[in-house]
Amino acid sequence: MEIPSKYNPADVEDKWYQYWTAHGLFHSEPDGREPYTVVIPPPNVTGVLHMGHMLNNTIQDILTRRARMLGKNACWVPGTDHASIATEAKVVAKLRSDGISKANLTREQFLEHAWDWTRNYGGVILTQLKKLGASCDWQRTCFTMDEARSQSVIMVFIDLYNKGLIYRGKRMVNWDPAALTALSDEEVFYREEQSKLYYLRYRIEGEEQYVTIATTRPETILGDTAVAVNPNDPRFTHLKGKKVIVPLVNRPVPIIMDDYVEMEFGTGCLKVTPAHDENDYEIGLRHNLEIIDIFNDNGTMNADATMFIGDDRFDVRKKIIPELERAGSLVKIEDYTNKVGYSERTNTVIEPRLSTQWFLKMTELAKPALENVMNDNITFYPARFKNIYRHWMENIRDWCISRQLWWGHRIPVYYLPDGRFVLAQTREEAMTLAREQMPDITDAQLRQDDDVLDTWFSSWLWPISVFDGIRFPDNDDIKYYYPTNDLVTAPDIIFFWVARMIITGYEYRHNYPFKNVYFTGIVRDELGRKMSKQLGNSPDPLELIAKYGADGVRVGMLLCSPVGGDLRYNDSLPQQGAGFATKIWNAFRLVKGWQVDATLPQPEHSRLAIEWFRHKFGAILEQTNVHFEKFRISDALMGVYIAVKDEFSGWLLEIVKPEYQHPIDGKTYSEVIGIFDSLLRMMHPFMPFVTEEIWQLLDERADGQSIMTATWPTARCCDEALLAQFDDAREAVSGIRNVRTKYNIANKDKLQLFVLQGDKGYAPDYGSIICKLGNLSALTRVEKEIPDAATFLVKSTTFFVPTGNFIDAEEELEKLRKELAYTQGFLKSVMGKLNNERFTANAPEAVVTVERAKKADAENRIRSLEEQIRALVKD
RNA sequence: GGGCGCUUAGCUCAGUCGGUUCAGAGCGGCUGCCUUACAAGCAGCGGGUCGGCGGUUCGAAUCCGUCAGCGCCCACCA
Repeated sequence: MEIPSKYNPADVEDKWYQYWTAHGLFHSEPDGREPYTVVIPPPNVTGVLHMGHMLNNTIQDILTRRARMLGKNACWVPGTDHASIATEAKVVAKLRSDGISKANLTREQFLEHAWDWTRNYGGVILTQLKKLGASCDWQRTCFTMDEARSQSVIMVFIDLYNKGLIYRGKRMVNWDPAALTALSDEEVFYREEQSKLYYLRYRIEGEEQYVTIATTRPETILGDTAVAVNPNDPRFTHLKGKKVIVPLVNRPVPIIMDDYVEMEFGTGCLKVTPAHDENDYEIGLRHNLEIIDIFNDNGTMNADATMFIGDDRFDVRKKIIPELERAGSLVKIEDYTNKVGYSERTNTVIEPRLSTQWFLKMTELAKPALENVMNDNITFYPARFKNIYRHWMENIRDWCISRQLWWGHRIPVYYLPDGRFVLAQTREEAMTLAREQMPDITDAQLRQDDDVLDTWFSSWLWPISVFDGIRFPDNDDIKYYYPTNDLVTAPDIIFFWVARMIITGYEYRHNYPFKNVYFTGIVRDELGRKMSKQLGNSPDPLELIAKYGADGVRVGMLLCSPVGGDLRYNDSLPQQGAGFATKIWNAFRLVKGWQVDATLPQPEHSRLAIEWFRHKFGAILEQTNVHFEKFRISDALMGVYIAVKDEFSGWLLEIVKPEYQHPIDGKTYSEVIGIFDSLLRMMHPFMPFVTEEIWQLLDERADGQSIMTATWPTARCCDEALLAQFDDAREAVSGIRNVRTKYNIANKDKLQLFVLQGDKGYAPDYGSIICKLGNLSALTRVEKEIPDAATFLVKSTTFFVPTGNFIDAEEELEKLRKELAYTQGFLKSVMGKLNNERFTANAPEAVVTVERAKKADAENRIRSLEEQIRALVKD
């Protein structure tokens, strides 16, 4: 078999991905095994893969692949989200670029375009995930707007309505004047801005007195229906019962007293515009104020404004100032910093607006969801997100679930001509129900609600709906796969998605939707900026995969991503990952290149090294398993990285490697192959492709066999003492190498080594290994020190390497004296503790014993150093 | 305004129960090697008063207080 000298990921990755899918290795069906379930956070159907997806899905794949190897029935369900508002915005933009206006289309025509778009671009992202190696069960791919998911959403809406949790009401909502839809509170983000605070005076009716108010939004005075002051404010008690005249429109409005007004802010007088501010609305309700809505839904002024009709709100803000000045109402303008709400989607300023929407009462629903996170029935990694979650859940507000869009699940409410309505799964059903109330109703008279549901109203069902557990609560899939095990997601959707899935989990399955939630960090660029399309600072994941291989990119992403911590990405990371793949490949080439001679006996050093490695591997594997349990995936990877790069390649292979063009004994060979196999299995979840390629070449494999379904290695308990002794041997080897470096002794020149054994620091058993790696001609134990030799120390054992004439006595002497001084100082500090009665009296016995041992060691060392110095000085 | 978190080597980060596995890892840097698997390599070496200051303790990166800087979440001061 010809093994390529270079590993080229592009040559093998697609091949194995096809192999895995062709043999159905990602597919899961319920069986007798323990299930392991992950549902993907469904990316937007029209999205493309970005670095955040790469990180997130790499972690999910690692967890899934490992679970599969642990013998669990692993099922990772993929899918996409219809992303109502985002997709609709994209389709609108696309139509506009084709010269088509949404306003000129019927709902049906528009949806036709949207579905076309979805069919054309939808799922691209799933193809991209395949490049990454994602072992999703593609047969189970779901879409939040496919038939089963849509029906589930409608059923849940009807159910919650019937439970009295969904209601329709006219409320102050966040209005997006660009998308022309209401938004939930979570879809609004606040940005600090430099703006102006305008001081305006209102004349008191029938007097030549004025009150001055302060506002950041002078254009809204056109909708003012009161001026409010604090009832406890002595400055304004005389105004009680009077009216003021709103400037420009000359409308008399009452002066009202309300606790809401802060006496310290501005002038202590507040203009009240109930239609365009949530607090003003509340005040309006308390005082039964008139509500004048002055805006059209796109943010322009309507007829009720009486002025600037048709102008945009921000233009009006500029235009109204000179008008106010002319009217003598402008007192002053101050610079002011405040926070302005923006639509997360369209990036336009949100307009608080009174409108009729559908809401979901959250308080009761949230209770079990809060409790079961706080008591760790659902465990958050890292735990600090519990606090954030708790705060939100404890202050949860009703959820505005209706959107004035077309792309989404249409609200299943059907209105009769008289305003009554029925809820139904289908139009036919609705007709039947409607006839019960109005026997002669015609189909044309029954009108379905025009609005669609918030996207998250479908994704909050995801862990249930992908197994069709809403429609068929007793089906085999949902019973087997639910609850799922781990959810891997970004913290920015903790409220949008995670919290709400937990709510539906308890509401519809009486159990949590997932046991663990792993929050990834945010991928940033080298400057610490969030990667974003606008900044153009995000590399194209597919280009990275093409350049470094999927394995390289996966490893690169993980090497620096602590749980919940942000990661700074740069190209050296996948480079390192790709380098690691190459390292593994080269180790494989070495092993596979050996000639095997079955008649050769196994050398002592090989036998010892393999025994040692088994223990080392066990220790690392155990540690890796612990890391996995704590979701410390980066640490788990680092363990594997060290195991392969340092322990296996750097030490084991160097020891067992036969001399050039010499054959290796059969026993060592087969044992090394076995070890390699274990290492590959341990690496596989991180680097699925290169491990599969090598695993297939390492031994004869039947068609359909895959490392994917091989078993995760098991750790034998390891002998700590043995590992410690081997470390001493390694230190001795390092000591010899140091001597070589220091005295410029070539590697091929054999050296002699003498050992003056102390009570620690030398394991005679490993002499054969020291000989091999140190390239020694002899290793001799002695009873006293060897003159004219370089020395080094491992614990209390001294090693001597005769170096002939290479020694520089002066330099050596200086070094010894330096060490002597250091050790004496150390001894002094130890003695300080031991002579301190409070220490010996209060510290635990074990600690005192340790200090005593330190003292003895230091004294020994000082004696030894003094002798060496004497010997040198004598010369 | 409230809450949470962070600050350890040039960079990214570990550091559990306060004490010999406490000052660590990877990357980078420096030096020397093209030593026959691998220069995507090997060998070796530096590098941090653990953000500042106090306190508790026989003993503090670790516990407490405080100050500074950074980040995140939430919140109706116009």
